Amino acid sequence: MSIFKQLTEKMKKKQILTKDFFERDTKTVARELLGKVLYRRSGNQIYRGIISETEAYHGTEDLACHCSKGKTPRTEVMFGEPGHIYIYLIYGMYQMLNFVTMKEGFPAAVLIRGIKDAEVSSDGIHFTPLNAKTDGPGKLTRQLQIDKKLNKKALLPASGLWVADENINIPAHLTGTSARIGIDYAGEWKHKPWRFFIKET
DNA sequence: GCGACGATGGGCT
DNA sequence: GCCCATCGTCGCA
Repeated sequence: MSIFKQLTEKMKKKQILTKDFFERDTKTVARELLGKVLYRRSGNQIYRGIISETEAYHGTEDLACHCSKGKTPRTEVMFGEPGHIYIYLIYGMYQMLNFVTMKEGFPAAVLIRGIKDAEVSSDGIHFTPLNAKTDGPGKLTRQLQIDKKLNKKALLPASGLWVADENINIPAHLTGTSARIGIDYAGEWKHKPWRFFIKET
């Protein structure tokens, strides 16, 4: 079976996450993304990794969220449709990957901070193994060749980036929360436990 | 093992 | 002109 037929089957079985998954509270989406499978197709390569660390950025009141500055050319995608991709450049060299959440008009997104290598699945698709560390937001985008060309696109196989639910259940006792990283400027918002991660075992 | 720091460019004041 | 949702390297223990 061709990879395109397989992906169509996955869409039918709702294994590929679409708008309704992302059109919910940002913290809920961030927590439930743990264990979901991130796919990246670049040329004839397909990368696959289990999402292991996320952060929620929610609304204009959240001083850590870029959208607290209002609607600008950079942030307008966060005001748009859930399930779309928000990518921006930080420190002049790192691309950060986010998924837009909440219904259209409410600005929010989940930052993907880490993915883990997954075993090659038995369904016949050839996956390019992750051969470098992907345990940081800048490292994973560099490894998966994710850049601003994907900004504002939908999370779909046709875009080259999508997320699948492969029934990998991460029990609550294997997850943790903490304050978000690198936002000391955000006043009281820096303390919100809006970072979610799978604990190392 | 760990803290300090420089690289590097777009967005916003 | 200043501020970053980071990372690799360096110096010192």
